Amino acid sequence: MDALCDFCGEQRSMVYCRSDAASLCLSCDRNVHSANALSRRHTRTLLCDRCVGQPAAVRCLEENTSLCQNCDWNGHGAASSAAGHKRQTINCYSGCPSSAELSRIWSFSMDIPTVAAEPNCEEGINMMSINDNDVNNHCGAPEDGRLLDIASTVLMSDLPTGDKFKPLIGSSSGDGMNLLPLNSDQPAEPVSTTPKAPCVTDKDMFNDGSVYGDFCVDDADLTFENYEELFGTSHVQTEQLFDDAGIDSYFEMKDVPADESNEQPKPVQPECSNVASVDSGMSNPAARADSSHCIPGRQAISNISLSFSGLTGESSAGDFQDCGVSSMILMGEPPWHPPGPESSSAGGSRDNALTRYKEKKKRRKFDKKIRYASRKARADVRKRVKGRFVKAGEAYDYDPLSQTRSY
DNA sequence: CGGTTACACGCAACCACATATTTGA
DNA sequence: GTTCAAATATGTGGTTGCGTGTAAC
Repeated sequence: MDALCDFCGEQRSMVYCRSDAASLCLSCDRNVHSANALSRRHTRTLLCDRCVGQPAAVRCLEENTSLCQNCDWNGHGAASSAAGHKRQTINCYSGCPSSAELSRIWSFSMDIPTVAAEPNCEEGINMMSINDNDVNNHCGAPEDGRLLDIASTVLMSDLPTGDKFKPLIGSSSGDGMNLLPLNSDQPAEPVSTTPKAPCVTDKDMFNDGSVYGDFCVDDADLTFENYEELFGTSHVQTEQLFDDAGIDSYFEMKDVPADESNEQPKPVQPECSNVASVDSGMSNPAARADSSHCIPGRQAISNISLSFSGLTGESSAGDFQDCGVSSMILMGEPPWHPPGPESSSAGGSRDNALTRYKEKKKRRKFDKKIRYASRKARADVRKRVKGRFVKAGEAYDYDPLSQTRSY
């Protein structure tokens, strides 16, 4: 039951583009979405193997099929014998990844044909970002998703019975997640808002010592409107934890009370300090297993979460590239990182910390939060003269597109 | 050692206009 | 209290020019 590509009508369609509402083969996907910066932001995902008409949301590891939510619910409902199947969520991608990159993203998919790289799409996977806060989409992700988020997958199985939404909501209720209201006097325990926090709903996963037991929240629920709903406070507070604390907050880490330091993760190993590696490691089971050593439960995720303090719920694909999340997440070693061996070396430590502080402050300042993606899109294409917008019908003496980049 | 110059860098201002928000009927 | 239209405010990005800091002389 293969559907043909909506564009060329010849090749078997493999991916679904929500923005275009089209099923495309990889070749056409690449061609179409390398046309310009806007189309490059379209988020795509695998096509449902069952209905071949909807974007796949999960990959059933048992059946080796990609399924949209409807087919997933129908096929893995409580009444179904397949209810216990383990599935991975399938995330979206944007940009123009090569076939090799796609293979890496969808390591489970064996039939990714080779697609010639487009010369005008050199961003490739680096350009890729996760988008779409749509509840029905499993693509919610921290801004500047990049490869780490695209590749991240989450195991889930043994879905709760009855309520269709539970599979998506995850175990946000019950023992899966402990949501604590953010108290202003609890600066040391920032509330995690990690949109892509691993979500484990399987008891077996807990029994296996899964690292995510303490934390489970569905990405789709973590728009920042929900943040405030959930936590009863503005994320601004979280921002202020750092902005107001100033540089001193970076230097007084060693004064952590003993009991608190017990909860701190041990000096984070290199691969763990970089959240990107942790998350990207989720793309394969082995790495996922390894990651259990890296994320000591909620604590590590808290480290991640703080990076999202500057996000808005309305952020979209393009925004991900601009926001500060990436820099902090991908750079690893957050400011609250417990002092490691290198930071304890007296002389350079303060200088290093000062340098890091300045860099982070600079990043915070310049990392712009895009509140309205539509306005951004419009500004991107609006004609300018010397950087200034000009009236739509107004004549101007040179074409900004030919002299400066317009986006 | 203080003054001058050159350079690099950060940052605010500017523009048009679609859209969000507020206000008044 | 609700609805709707009008008025007002907001946000978006590239370029420019000014202010500031630093190094060289």
